Amino acid sequence: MAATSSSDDSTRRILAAVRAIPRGQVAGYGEVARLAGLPGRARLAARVLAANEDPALPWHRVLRADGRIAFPEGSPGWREQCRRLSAEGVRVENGRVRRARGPADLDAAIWGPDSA
DNA sequence: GCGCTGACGCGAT
DNA sequence: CATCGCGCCAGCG
Repeated sequence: MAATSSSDDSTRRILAAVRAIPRGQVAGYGEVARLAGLPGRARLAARVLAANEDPALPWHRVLRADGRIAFPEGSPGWREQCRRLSAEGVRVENGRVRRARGPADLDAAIWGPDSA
């Protein structure tokens, strides 16, 4: 039988987690890794996205924990992601994702503009 | 076999 | 709010 490589399996789960992100919403690399069952593997999630070739994958919904785009500002990827996010209704300012509402939502959901 | 780098995260300053 | 440093894992020279 095919020896299932853990690496491939992890990659698969991470991709699934990214695809699970609803349109108009965003998640962090660590968050995605966590949902994939791989807590602490944020870097792995980033690597998976970097190697990903699926055009249907909403990779642009994945940001850093700070809410900033992971790509260097001005980079093609940075620009693409910024553009896609704004196209989905996500407020992006200066490479920084602007979630709606004030600090009240902070405890309810770190990521989620209107989970209420 | 070893060391560096990287689409990261978080605490501390 | 910005910056620095350390930790973690995986691919590459």
